Amino acid sequence: MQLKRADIVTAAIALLDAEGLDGLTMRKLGARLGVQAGAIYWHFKDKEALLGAMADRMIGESADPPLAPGTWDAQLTEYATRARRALLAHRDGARVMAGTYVQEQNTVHAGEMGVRILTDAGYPLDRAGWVIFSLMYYVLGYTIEEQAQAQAGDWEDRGIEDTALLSAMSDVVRSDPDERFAYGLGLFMDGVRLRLAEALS
Amino acid sequence: MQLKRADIVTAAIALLDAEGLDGLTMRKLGARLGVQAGAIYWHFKDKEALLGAMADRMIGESADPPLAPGTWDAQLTEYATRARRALLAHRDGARVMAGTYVQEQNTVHAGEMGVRILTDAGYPLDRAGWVIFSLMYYVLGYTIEEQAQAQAGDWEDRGIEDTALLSAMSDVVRSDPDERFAYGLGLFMDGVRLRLAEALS
DNA sequence: ACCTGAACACCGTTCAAGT
DNA sequence: ACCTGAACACCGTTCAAGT
Repeated sequence: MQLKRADIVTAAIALLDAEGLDGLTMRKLGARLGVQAGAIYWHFKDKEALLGAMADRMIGESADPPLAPGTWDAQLTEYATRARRALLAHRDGARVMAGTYVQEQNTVHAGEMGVRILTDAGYPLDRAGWVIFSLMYYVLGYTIEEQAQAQAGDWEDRGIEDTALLSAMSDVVRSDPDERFAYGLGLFMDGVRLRLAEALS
Repeated sequence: MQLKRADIVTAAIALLDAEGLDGLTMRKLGARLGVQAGAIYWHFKDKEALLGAMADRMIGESADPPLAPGTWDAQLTEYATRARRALLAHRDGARVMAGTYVQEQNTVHAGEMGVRILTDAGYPLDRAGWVIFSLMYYVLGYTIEEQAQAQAGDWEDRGIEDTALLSAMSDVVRSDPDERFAYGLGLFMDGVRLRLAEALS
């Protein structure tokens, strides 16, 4: 059977899950596909292009089922939550996404979908994109750290003077991830709500 | 003269600026310092530890002068803006920060400083850390993309159906970076403002 | 058109040995 | 304590040659 782009991406994500981003090498990927590493270069310009396709696949996996009808803020919350889940679904998923400037189908469509949630609610078209991008930055940053924490140590014992402030900082990463994600998302949503009310008045 | 950790970090950042993150290798760094690559491993456990120290140095560079007195929201805006500037100041600065789970002095102190801005204004201590982390995720995500855009192509000509939504997406990355950064930051600040008012009432 | 084999030009990291 | 020299075990990428 001949190698297809889609199969390479599937195998690459499986390899990512098994060995992490540092273990994702073209040689190991070739071995999984039963070809030489060089063969992959006939299908992808370079490793970065492959990583871009992997990121786009991950985003695509979170696209269906279509968002349930509802208020714009319920939809946007679900939208952001799905993006987080999509990145958490694969080892180092957030780092893969952050490391590549993705401009592929699923990613673009996901962006358009977000913009539509807002414009349907009456948000100005020329600012809806700004909101969606900002939201994605939050989601990306959050999940990068969430996945990094697994293999990181604690915040204490760093020879830094212990204060109420420091313990407030170290408590952050020990809090419930879902709850904390929702909290930051809520800050954001409040801002969107205010601007929407302004635009509609 | 003997090698000091601080000198290694300084040289590493200079090399980063000159060649980018992909060009930052232990051998080239050694050459800049006039030592073998292996010598660096006496001072840093591995490359990741060095990258962490580099990230911490960058954060440190944005710490002074102390924030001017003023309202909490003016201070927090300045705080976030400085963080962005700190990452933009060095090539691939945001990617360096994102790639390492930094828990060093300057970074911790910067975090504490952010928390203090909020708690001084009356924000609950156990939520101030959540706010500051969320803010940093936004800043990090924003600057990662900002620095990635330099070497990326356009959003058009990808064989995707051209719609008003798509052009809204592609307009985003063409907008004024400072203005768009401030806009997303503003969404966030509104949420903080609302919760602060709640806490004070 | 699609892949192999083999090479090129590198990497990060380790470690005996030197000073 | 701090660094050299040299090796180990890899990398991403290219490209003539095969089918």
